[in-house]
Amino acid sequence: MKLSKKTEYALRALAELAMNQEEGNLQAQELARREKIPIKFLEQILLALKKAGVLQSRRGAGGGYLLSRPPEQVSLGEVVRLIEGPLVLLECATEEEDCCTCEEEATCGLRDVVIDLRNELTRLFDGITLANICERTVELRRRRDFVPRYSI
Amino acid sequence: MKLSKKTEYALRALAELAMNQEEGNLQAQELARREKIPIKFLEQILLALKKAGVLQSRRGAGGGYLLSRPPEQVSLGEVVRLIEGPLVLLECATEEEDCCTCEEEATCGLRDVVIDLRNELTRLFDGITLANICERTVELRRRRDFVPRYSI
DNA sequence: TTTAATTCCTACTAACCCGATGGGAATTAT
DNA sequence: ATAATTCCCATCGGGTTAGTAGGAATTAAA
Repeated sequence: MKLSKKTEYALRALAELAMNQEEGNLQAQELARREKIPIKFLEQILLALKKAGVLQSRRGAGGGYLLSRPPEQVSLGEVVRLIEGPLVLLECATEEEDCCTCEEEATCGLRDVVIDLRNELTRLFDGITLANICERTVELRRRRDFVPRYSI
Repeated sequence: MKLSKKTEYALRALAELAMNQEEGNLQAQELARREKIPIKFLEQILLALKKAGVLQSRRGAGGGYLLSRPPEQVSLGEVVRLIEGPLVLLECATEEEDCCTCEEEATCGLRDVVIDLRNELTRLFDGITLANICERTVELRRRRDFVPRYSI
């Protein structure tokens, strides 16, 4: 069930980019430093994200990466599917047709349940965007920085 | 995100046992045959399920396995956690304390979101039981067998 | 126009995990 | 006794993960 390091790094890098959109493009090196990700590994990931249309890049000196869409339009689900593959728990629930190993695939309750779960997972993961993650970060920082008067 | 074969086999075997409680105990061999699971692999799985208290077993000739609880009391979540480990997407969301690699773990929005997701997943997975899977199977079979009059 | 900085691309690799397989020992019914 | 069955442990091939490495292509700046 756990996400791969690759997906985690992708999400961290994207969150960092989303939090710093005003800076324009950020370089792989800078992203790697801030999020403590091995640089060469991160390069591969950013490249994949670019090819998938999530990022834009500028090559050469002073180059870097930036989101190709506003953070509200990049969902957790998109990123996870991109790297981990389809959001499905069992092979037999990928397509709606014969792929079950059970005697009577048409009457497999497990498959039926897992198809429902797939839909729930999709709803959950697609409902969370980079913008949401940023909001959370901002809110957490606000709470940390807030010192109630009476405690001074 | 996909469940391992081990978990899939566990769920299939448990579903089969749940569907056939009246038969008393079922043997590994029979379960393997019905669900097309490699027998020796299944043995390991059944043993793990037994040690976890999900199954009971009888050794020797005429032995076999049976659920140690009614199907309503065995959840998908329990089985998945048992084999796959905790239902968590990122390491940093396992415990509530410092395990994040980000600069300021206390203000990591991603971690915050993933903790919420963990709770949602737990709710989802623990809400589905072997009984539910059986119900689905029964319902699917009923629909298959139902032939409307006017179509004859 | 050279140089430095950066992305892009491909190949490789060590370690780990998954999905088994195999050989018995222990236990139980007949 | 014998046969059937669970229990237990060791092993293993192949695939995946998490990188590492090297350099080509591109761009900005000197």
